[in-house]
Amino acid sequence: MALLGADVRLTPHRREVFEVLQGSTDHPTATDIFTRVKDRSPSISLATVYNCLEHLSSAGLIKQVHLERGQSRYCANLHEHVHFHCETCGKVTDAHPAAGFDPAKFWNLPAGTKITRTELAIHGTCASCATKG
Amino acid sequence: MALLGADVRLTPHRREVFEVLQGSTDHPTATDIFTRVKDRSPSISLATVYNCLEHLSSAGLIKQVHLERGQSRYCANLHEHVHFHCETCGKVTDAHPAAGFDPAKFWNLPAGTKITRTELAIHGTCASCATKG
DNA sequence: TGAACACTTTAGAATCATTCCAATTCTAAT
DNA sequence: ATTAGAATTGGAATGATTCTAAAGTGTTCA
Repeated sequence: MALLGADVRLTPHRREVFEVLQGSTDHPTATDIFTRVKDRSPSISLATVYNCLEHLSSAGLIKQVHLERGQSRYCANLHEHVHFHCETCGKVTDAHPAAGFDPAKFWNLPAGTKITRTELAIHGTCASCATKG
Repeated sequence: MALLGADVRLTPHRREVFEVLQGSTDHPTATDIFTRVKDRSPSISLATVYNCLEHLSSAGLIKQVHLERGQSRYCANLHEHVHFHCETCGKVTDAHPAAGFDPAKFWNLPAGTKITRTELAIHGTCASCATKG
């Protein structure tokens, strides 16, 4: 399977990791994914999960997300989107653009800079936590 | 010293950590800061540097930045800005807005969501690395 | 078919960043 | 000066991730 120039041989483990991530909307961490994949393939090791995530993300099939100190999270949503992180309950949700929009245009980057990707993280309180508080 | 609602007693160590960070434009990590502060105060410990950074950032005097897996970086630039991260040389530079811009307006967040801060990271190749490559 | 080779997977060890802890020192206000 | 609360320390502990060496799984093609 090829995408964005890089190849990944889609071994059973890699496929499972990918499928588990595609079936998750909560931006799981590597250990979350490990736990979920283990239900189907009890023999898989955490090292393999890391390895699979590494290969899948360098092939562009998934994305790594870094929102806070601690564990990386992963995301199989390849559409243009940003991440909303609730500082109260910790949940991370995707938000999609209201209109086609290139954030890079709004910032003065030095001439000659090449952009490969942008990551926008919005931190705050989600509607549900805001109501309770 | 008070700002944004929180207080910090500005002890000598905290002041030094803050000054070192203010004098740095390279978004140093905690150990980078530890090394630099050690030149002036050889007895300071890494735990104290972490402690100072924690207090300074919860008081709103500095910001933590999470761009990639691994160490957190810190930044004393409180003006509205985004971070450009060169994937080739690893340098992180600030970019300031071309025009007043509220990223939150462009994304469909659920009604009732409260935003406390946004962090935009732009990854790519800096002009200097792009020329060499 | 099967020898050779490359890639994948594994468990556990190692590393690295960060946090915790208990003891000590400092500061500010009685 | 005394005392309480906060700051600082070094080292231990934790947690996430990466490394390593060995074993497994194909795949190629003579």
